[in-house]
Amino acid sequence: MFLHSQAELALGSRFKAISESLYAAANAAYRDAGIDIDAHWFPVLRYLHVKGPATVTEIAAEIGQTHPAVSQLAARLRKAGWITRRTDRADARRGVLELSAEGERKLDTLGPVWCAIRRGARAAALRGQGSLIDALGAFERDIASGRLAAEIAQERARMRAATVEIHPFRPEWASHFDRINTEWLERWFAVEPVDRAMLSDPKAHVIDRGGAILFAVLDGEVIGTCALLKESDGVYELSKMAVETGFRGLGAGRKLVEAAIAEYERLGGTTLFLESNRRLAPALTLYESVGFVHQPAPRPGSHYARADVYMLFDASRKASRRSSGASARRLSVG
Amino acid sequence: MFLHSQAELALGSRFKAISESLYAAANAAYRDAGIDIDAHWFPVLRYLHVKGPATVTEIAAEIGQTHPAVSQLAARLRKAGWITRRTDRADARRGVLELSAEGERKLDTLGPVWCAIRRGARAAALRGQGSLIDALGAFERDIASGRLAAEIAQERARMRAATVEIHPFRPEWASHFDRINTEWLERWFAVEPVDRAMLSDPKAHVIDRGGAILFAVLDGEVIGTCALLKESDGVYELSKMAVETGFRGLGAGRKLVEAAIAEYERLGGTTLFLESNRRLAPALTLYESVGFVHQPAPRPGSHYARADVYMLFDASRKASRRSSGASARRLSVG
DNA sequence: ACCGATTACGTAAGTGATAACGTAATTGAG
DNA sequence: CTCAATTACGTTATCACTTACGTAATCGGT
Repeated sequence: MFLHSQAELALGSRFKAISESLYAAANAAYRDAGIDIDAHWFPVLRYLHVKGPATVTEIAAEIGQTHPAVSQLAARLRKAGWITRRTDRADARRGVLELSAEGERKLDTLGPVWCAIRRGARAAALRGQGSLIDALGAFERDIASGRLAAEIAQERARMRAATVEIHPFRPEWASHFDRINTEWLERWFAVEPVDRAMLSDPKAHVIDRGGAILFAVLDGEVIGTCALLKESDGVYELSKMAVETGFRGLGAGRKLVEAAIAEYERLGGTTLFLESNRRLAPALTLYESVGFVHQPAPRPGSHYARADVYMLFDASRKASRRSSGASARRLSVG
Repeated sequence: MFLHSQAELALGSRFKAISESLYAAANAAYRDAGIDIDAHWFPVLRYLHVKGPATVTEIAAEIGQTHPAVSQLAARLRKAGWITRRTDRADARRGVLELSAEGERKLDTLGPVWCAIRRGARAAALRGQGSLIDALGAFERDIASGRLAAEIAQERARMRAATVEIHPFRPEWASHFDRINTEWLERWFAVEPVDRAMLSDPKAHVIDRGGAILFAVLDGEVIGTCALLKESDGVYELSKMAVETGFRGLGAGRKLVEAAIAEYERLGGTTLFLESNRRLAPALTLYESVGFVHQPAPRPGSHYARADVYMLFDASRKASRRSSGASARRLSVG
């Protein structure tokens, strides 16, 4: 093609063409997954999904576009039922955009699709080594030949066939422990100093003190975490139970809690408690279903400012049914 | 920025943003050069400039866009006076787009600007090494920090300050000899077997047979070539005189021919001739001005099918004025 | 408490592209 | 020679954004 002979001079056109190919590849994956979503919506929806309700200008700044672009996109998303808009009580100029329940529910299950797209793109991007120009050429060839699309489809199939596995702590997963927990803490509350310490050095703060950390893994991808903290001899705390946004509904939360209880029993614990918050309703429902019982809050000597729920594990109420699979009810972090 | 934390997932958006930054950087360089041209026009204009008149669909295919895009762009370029359109005599469906004389003239001097953009972009692109993702990050940083724009501006200044120098043959420049000559041969005539042989191995076909090749160089960039072929003892042929599209008006053509004549005299030549074509009027004017005299064509035993002009050098008519500088009249290939 | 500056964000108009469609000219199989 | 298929390319509608501008709400200095 003539353009390629112009090398760096036509870079603008080449980048634009690649951009459009990538949108098309992502759209193909969404279509394949049966979700009516456009790749252009991703930045806004993903932002609302990860960060929670936000204003137009805030989103615009974070995704690097102008506010009219977000404003117009928001109008379309509102019409399509993905988001709602309410006016900020404190500042009537600001409109707060929020995912609709329906929208939230859909995005909660999109994780595997996003993961497939990310892996496909990463594979193609890694193939081209060297300078940007060389890497770009290889990337373009992968797109043109359909290799990128094929790889994304293949990853989709892998993710769909995979089941959630629970694995014990590995040092190389420490960053995932931090990332996944920081995500929901920042969204729902704030990262408190006691959180920061544990998340930045989980081995020292959990493992080395006689506790355990469990990871939920889907096809090699860490999608959830749960910590069992040793409070004193025989007394353990269930903490840092989190499933990554986008990977809900796969039963990861239940598997994590059940594995944590099993570990607690293996360690010969006598008391297992947890602290949480009323706003995390799906998580509370999960805790109740596996045998946790509500206690008057706050727990004496609670670690967390955000805790307004205190539960104790009662082994006799432990659900006897086996660990749930694909039919598990939707879960949330806690 | 939130988008960057999404890595490969938001690649589409990132490529688009880079594309727009590159267009903006190129436009800044054009504005700086005082030329009213938009970077989006580049692929079409450059194609017409290098390849000559072409149809809408031909251009669309070569620059990787749809024909309506080219059609609409052509309408705008026509309105702005850059191009004209005439209907193909052989096929009335086809509209042949052609640069206007005014447009051609402007593009003929844009080489240094393009060169500056290319060098700036190349420098930024080379800085980011490793996988495409890493290289992309470095490239984005260069764009955001203004380093790319600064580099282009700096290269512009260098190119503007530079003067054309004539250098003898270097093996590493053989590809330029091929590229620059192939460009005009393909545009005006066709590459004949005798051309192909000489262009693909200039050392064997020119240097080793007692001839010479000269290069016009502007700030390290090869922008023109000229060959002096040894026909027999004392008899030499001036050939392959070409200046790259975009670098006209810098006096490179005149400097090349004058240097070739000097080399011919240094070698003690007794006869210097050349073959050319009537369509290459600017080149013929140049040849006349340095002392070449028209002879009846074709020359007995001519190498080329395209030759309909045959000239002999007459040392007594050699222009006495010194090698022209910036004030030189516009030249063309021949 | 006031008023100019700033901020939030919607609307309008324009741009650069695309997909979809229509029409006229040309090609080629029978 | 005829007619269906193909080709060239213009037109229309649409999209995803931009710049420019307007309006209302809020902030902040006096």
